[in-house]
Formats: sequence, C-alpha cells, structure tokens
Amino acid sequence: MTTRVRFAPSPTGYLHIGSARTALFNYLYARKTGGKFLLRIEDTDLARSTEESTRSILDGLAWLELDHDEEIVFQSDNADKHRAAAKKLLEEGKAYRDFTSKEAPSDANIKDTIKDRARAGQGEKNMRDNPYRKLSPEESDARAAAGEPFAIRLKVAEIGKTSFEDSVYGLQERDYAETEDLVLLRSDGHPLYNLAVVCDDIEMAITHVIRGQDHLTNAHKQILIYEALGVTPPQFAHLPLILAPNKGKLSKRKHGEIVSITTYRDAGFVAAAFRNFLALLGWSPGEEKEIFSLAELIEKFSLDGIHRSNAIFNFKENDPRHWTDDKAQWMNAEYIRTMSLAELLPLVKAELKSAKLWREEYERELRALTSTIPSTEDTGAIDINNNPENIALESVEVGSYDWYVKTVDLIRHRFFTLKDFANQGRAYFSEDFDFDPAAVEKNLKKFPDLREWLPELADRFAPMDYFAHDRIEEIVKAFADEKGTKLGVIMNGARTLLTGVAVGPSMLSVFETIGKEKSIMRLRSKVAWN
RNA sequence: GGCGCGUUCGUCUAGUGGUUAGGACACAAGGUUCUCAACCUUGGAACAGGAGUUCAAUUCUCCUACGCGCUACCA
Repeated sequence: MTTRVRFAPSPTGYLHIGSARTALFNYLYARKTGGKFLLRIEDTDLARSTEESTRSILDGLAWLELDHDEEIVFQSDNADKHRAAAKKLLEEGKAYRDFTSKEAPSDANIKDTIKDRARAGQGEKNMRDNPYRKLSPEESDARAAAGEPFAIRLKVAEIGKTSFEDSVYGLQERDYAETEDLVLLRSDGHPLYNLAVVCDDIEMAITHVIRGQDHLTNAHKQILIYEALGVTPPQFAHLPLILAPNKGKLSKRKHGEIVSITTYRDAGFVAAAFRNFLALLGWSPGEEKEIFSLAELIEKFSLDGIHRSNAIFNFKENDPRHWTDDKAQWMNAEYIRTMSLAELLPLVKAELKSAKLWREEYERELRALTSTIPSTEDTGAIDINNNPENIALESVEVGSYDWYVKTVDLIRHRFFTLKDFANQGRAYFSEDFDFDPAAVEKNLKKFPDLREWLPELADRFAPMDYFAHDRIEEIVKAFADEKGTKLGVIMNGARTLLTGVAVGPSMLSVFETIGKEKSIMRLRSKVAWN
C-alpha cells in the first residue's frame, strides 16, 4: 500500500510557521516513502474561512516548494458526505439525536468560557448522562419528524478505552469516561470538525496522519468515529509544537508578522534555507551537520527522529538584529554565500528586478551560466570551512563569465538576505545610491585630506590601461606612501565613496568590479562630502 | 479542576547504563587586516529536584516541581 499523507490547514489566516513545518514533515515523509502528499483545505468554518487565506497558504507552500499531488480537496465540498455518515451512524444506533436546545454562542473570550465551564464541572461529571442518549428510536424519530431541532452525537460506550500507537509519542490510551458523546452534526445540519476530518481522511485513503500535538486528544475522538464507521484508523504521528520565546503559543495576534511564512519570503530569505531551518525544529537526523539540501532531507527523514518536546522559535522584539530566530538568519546567510550560483542568480535577478536595478545585458550571462555550472546537488559540497573568497574564485573560473556573475559572487559573502543585493549592494548596479552617514563620518570626514587625495588617486588611475587587482594595489600603495598615510585610510575612504557603505569585499576587488571609469568618477565626486 | 504530553548549555539539538556530556546558533576574547554582522582560533555555557533499581545513572522506575496541550453544536 502506498503512503498517502495530507496537510490540512484551515484557511483562517496566513501560513503559520508551525503549519509550514507540519506541511514540510508530511511532504518529506511522502517523498521519502514514495507516497502521495495531498492538500485539503478545511474550510468548514464558513464564518472564519477566507479565500485570501487559502491563497496565502498556497503561496507559502509554493514558495517552500512543497508541491502537492492530486487535486486540492475543499472540505466544505464534502458536507453532504459528512451528513450521510452521521445519518448512517444514527440509523445503526451508534449515534443519537440530542434535542437539547443550543446554547447561545458566547462571544469574545470563548476559550476562557470553555475552560471555566470545564473547571466548574470538576472531574465528577458523567459523560454519559445526556438524557437523550437513552431515548427510544421511535420517540427520537417522532420528535425529529415533528420538526424539533437536534444535534447528532456519537454514542460512546460506557466501559473501555481508546488506544493507539503514536509514531512519535508511543502508546496512547484514554478511558471512554474521559471522552464525551461528541457532537457529529450541529443542529443546523453543519458537520463538525472531527467527523469531517475522519470522513475526508477515509475518502482520501490517508494512511498516515502527521499533525500538531494539539490534536493528540482529538485522535481519541476520531478513533471512536473510525470504529463506529467500521474503518481501520490511519497511523498517527503527532508533532511537538513550536512555541514563542516565553514558551507560550506563537500567535498572530501577539507576535504579528513574525509567524507568517510570507514574512520570510518578503524579507529576502532563500526558501531552501528556511525550509532547512524548519526541518531542524523538532526533528534531527542525528548528525553533526546543519545544512541539508532538500534531497538530503528526504533521504534522511524518518518519524523516529521527531522529538517529543516542544521547540522554541527564538526572537527578540524591538531588536532589529535579532528580529527573528538567529539560526534562521545564520542559515540564510550561509545559503547565500555557499549555494551554487546557478541557484542563487535567478533569486538575485528577481530582487534586482523588483528594485529596478536589473539590466537585460545580464540575461545573456545567466543563460550561459545555467547551462554550464553544475548545481549544488551535483557537486554536493558546501564546505563551510573553506575560505569563501577562494570558493568564489574557483567556482566561477575567473574570466569565463561576465561582470554580473562575478559581481554577485564577490559581494554575496557579506550578505544576509536577498534584499542586501539591492540595498547594501546597490552601488554595484546603479549610480544612484545613498551614502551611509556613519560610514561617511568614519571613513571620510575624519580624514579631511581625503577630500583632495581621492580625486588625486583618480588621476593616477586615469592613464592605466590594465586596471586589475595587482596593478591597482601597486598604485594605491605607492599613493599612500607618498601621502605618508596608512593604506587603510585610503582604502576605506575609497570604499565609502565607491559603495556608500563601510563594509564590503577587499577594495582591490571593488575597484576592479566597479571598473576604471566608474571608480574614477566616484573618486572625484563630491556628493558624499556634503 | 480533569485528562494527556513533556523537561540536556540562553536557543536548536546529539546522546538509549560506564563519554573530559558532542555539534550548531548566539555571546565573549584574540587573530588576519583596507573595512566587516565576513573569515580563522580560543573561551564560558546544560543533564529541573528528590527517592529508588544497579558495581555504575543524563540514560531505567516512582514522586515532586515547572511548562505545554486538550477539555465547544471552533478548527
């Protein structure tokens, strides 16, 4: 039997980090076992479900490249089947009509109300004391025929227990006495969650249910429904939760955008990096290694490696440097500086395009490159111990590609997100860039002589016909000696004038990359000084 | 309140009776030096507490504490 798993989000908001991780684990398991990864939108709560949410969830999955198999199932389309199942159970005497009039829906703090009610009930409450449970079928039919509204509840046996072997949490048992006669169908005919899930999972022939640990107790209720329906339940695997730094729930209301997958896409994260990070939250392949390609994740994934304890998604509010989990940020930077250029360049292209910095002439280089350079998958190696600047040179074979490719490869080593290519790296792609005031202060204004010296350096560059690394070094060194100043003063001043910022690659590379003409122009410019 | 689940460095984690308790991020210090949130080196940093089983417990059992989840005619 081939494995069939599903990701079943309810479209009541954007794709949450926790949900994305659930989707990822389902995906990895399906791919690992050669099975199917299905998608079901649980939109039975009409009041809260929105099409916009559905789209946002689909966008998030697409960004993470978690492609689903088969058609998307919308749970609301199956309501008739859910009703039929409830009716069948009613007819078989496995469920009963509850004519208790529906309580007025409590508003705002519904969670608290529920909790208070549960607490008030103490442990003494008998879950089987519903008077309608014992109503004769005849009387029940008669009252229904008379038009009296009713909900349908599952008739849970008095004695016994549900039990199942969870792939993550092990043997789970729960006495029937702990489970109420759960409502299957609302008095307005609307099917409820647990019924809908079970019916759909049966219909979709789901073999493994991999979902958040918050559903652990639901599993018992669902097993009761499976049993009533006479169907063998699927294998369950519950995942530990992802919590906020205060060990509380990671919620939209409290934590805002930080829990949304699209935030990371929009912040310039590389999807593969974020996916890698997510995979290691609550699961470990048991290796002293952090970077895993999708192929490796699939190969190494197993339910055994999933933890039982919750993981904290770490971040500090009001701290720009640690606005989201440090490890996620590190991983993103790691991907940017070590992933294959063939994979990185298209991402940079998208970034430059949206910043209106893209030029058509780069396109030709891209085409040449993607057809020649092997992808990371092929070369396999991302060796973080090597000096990245060396990797850069080797992997591109200097001279065989043009300016755009070499430039991206040069500047990527100090970048953290894709956004940096258009922001910090803007000066490489445009004459229209800003000067960081702090950099101007530190590298230019502190050394007033530079105001004369740098244009003078430009004059030394002017006659050069071979404008490259070694030659530039000779010129600048001689120039610094001549002025009796440290090389650094000249280099840093030039860096700020040429790139607008205080950090970047070796200045010799910067000169070479920006080129003779532009270097001269920028060294002579006075804009930064004002 | 009841029921369930969990507890290794600040965080993500390795570890399944005998380890100097390992790695990664973050942090700190040093180095390289033309800068740096890059790179290199080094460092501090953990088995929640208590009983038991055992020659030996981070690892097995029990208790306590703490945390989390569920407890709805929501999903």
